[in-house]
Amino acid sequence: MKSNIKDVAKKAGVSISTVSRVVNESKVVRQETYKKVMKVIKELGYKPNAIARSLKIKTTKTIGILIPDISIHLYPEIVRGIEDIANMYKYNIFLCNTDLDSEKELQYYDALSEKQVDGIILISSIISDELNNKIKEYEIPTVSIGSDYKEIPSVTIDKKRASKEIVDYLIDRGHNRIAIITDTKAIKSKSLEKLNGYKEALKEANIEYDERLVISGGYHFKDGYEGARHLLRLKDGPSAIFAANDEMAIGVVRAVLELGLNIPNEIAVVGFDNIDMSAKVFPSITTVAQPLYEMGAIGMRVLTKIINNECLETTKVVLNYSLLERESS
Amino acid sequence: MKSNIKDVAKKAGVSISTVSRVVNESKVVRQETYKKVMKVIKELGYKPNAIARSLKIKTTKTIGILIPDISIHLYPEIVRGIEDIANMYKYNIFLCNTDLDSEKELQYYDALSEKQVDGIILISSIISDELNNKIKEYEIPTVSIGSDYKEIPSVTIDKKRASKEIVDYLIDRGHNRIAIITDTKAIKSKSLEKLNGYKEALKEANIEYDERLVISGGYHFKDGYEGARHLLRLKDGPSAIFAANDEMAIGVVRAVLELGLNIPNEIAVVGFDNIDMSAKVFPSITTVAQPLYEMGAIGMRVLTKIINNECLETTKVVLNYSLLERESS
DNA sequence: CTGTTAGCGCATTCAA
DNA sequence: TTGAATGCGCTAACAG
Repeated sequence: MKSNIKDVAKKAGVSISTVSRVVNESKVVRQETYKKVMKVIKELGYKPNAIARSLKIKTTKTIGILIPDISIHLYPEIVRGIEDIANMYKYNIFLCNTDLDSEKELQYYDALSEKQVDGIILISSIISDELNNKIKEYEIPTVSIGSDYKEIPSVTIDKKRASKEIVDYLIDRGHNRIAIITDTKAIKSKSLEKLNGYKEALKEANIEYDERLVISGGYHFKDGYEGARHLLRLKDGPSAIFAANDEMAIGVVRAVLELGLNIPNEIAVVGFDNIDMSAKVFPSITTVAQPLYEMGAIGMRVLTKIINNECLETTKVVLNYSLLERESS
Repeated sequence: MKSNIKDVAKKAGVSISTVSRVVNESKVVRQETYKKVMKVIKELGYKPNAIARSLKIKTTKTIGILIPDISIHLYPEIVRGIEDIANMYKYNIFLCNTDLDSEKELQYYDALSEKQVDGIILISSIISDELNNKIKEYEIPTVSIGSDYKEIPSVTIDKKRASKEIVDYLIDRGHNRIAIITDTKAIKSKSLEKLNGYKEALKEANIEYDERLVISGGYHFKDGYEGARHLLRLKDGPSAIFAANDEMAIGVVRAVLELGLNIPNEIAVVGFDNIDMSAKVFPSITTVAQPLYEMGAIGMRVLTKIINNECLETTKVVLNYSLLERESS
């Protein structure tokens, strides 16, 4: 049977406060008593009840993380970064998949709040106004990773600049028919930033913006695959294709190879994100590396600081990305 | 400020028991009082404190999951399956990465126990004797996914049979120099099962077992890549390579393509697991599909049954796999 | 250095 | 149908 602090106290012939002191490594306990109590703890296999403890001290050493879908590449690495730091600080993490459904986001936010988490990390969340209100109202320390919204602390990269840079790179390599596959209908999403970076690069290079080279897809492999097939059927099609993420880029590669074209000689392909597979496939994908693990780790660090009321230099961390030139371009 | 049950009671002019009854949808409350209390709850934005509740009712609606590393392909899908079912039953999940380090496994198991989780799911755990003892001692409902150990309830697939089948398939296609890349040093791990399936298939087909065609790697891309490079340098090398997982298979593919060989004509490649990328890369990988999502979902279902003391037909669920023939063979 | 006591916020038994 | 009282297991004054 599970024993509690009382059982230990009785068996050790001390009060429960002494047991509590021993468990919490209070320095005031006499060596002798400490040992005596410890012995009983071992014998009984006593484990303190964290729930009871939390109720008393009003902190749970638990944080929640809201993520669109853990089975989408890119997120697991961020989560791993979070978890490593969380573990270091003795936090456990609740994982919640929202499928980018605001209803679910709100629901989970409530559930986490009821479970008294010490903090919450939002990953690539849409952050509806309603959610933002909750965040303010509940006063649970919250940080957003990968997307930015009003005064919520965040860690991101400058996607627009990164996109411009990778398009610049293609232009430098002599391409002037450059297609982009991204989600142009996104409202306040990152994909719009990518499209803007693309446009800016063309403008600066005096390349005419051609709507036929802009494919509005989703985010998945098949969007890249189908987008590329469409582009490759065009009369004066592109010589380079920029897919807004690596999974789509891999779809593009497949489409190109199926048509028997050579990469990068006939068609260059670049992606975004640097998911692990982008280095492993053949040809490997030139891409913008987001420091995924670091984004998670830093996000968690920021969160601990907020939780502990430490002051931070900035609540808006913008990390560096890097351009990885590989076989596909 | 966060309000509690007392605040609500006072403002509504009722006792805390009545508020509690309202919150827990007890049928005995008069309509009128119910509405009155509800109104105050809304006004105050009252959210019940799940920690206090848990302390009282001794269940937390929380489960823990121990996983080697969420950033390894294959695991996120299992986790997603777990989470969907967990969510359905109103459970939240603690995610813990163990890196297959038994020390960490034990640590996390303790932490989860202290946090009073209602159940624990082990994914591809080694399950040391020590851990097994803890599992027995703590009496926390526990199920293992992807690996099997003594009397612990589990959901798995028959890896040995699956391996035999995929090797049979290669033999049927006329291959008789078949290499395998797997972790032969594994003690009680799944890789040994795979090796055994491989051996059995050869034996049945009267193909001599050639140690030079057995590469002991780890589990990662580079193990597949390097293993294949080694194999392809052999005088009488293989005409087909069986990699014990898809990530390694993708490494094999890269090595083969780099050497300018044709897949599947000169070298056939098969993998194991059916991670999503195995269908997306070019050429796509022939593989054994483990029903990852289902394994998670079913594992969670089994767990809820154990938690609720419902009887289950069997504590050892063995799921079907399927052979997916694709471009690499 | 140690023990007594008072809650933390809630569910629940027992009376009313 | 409702309320008063008790205790879940623990921490933290406070007193000794």
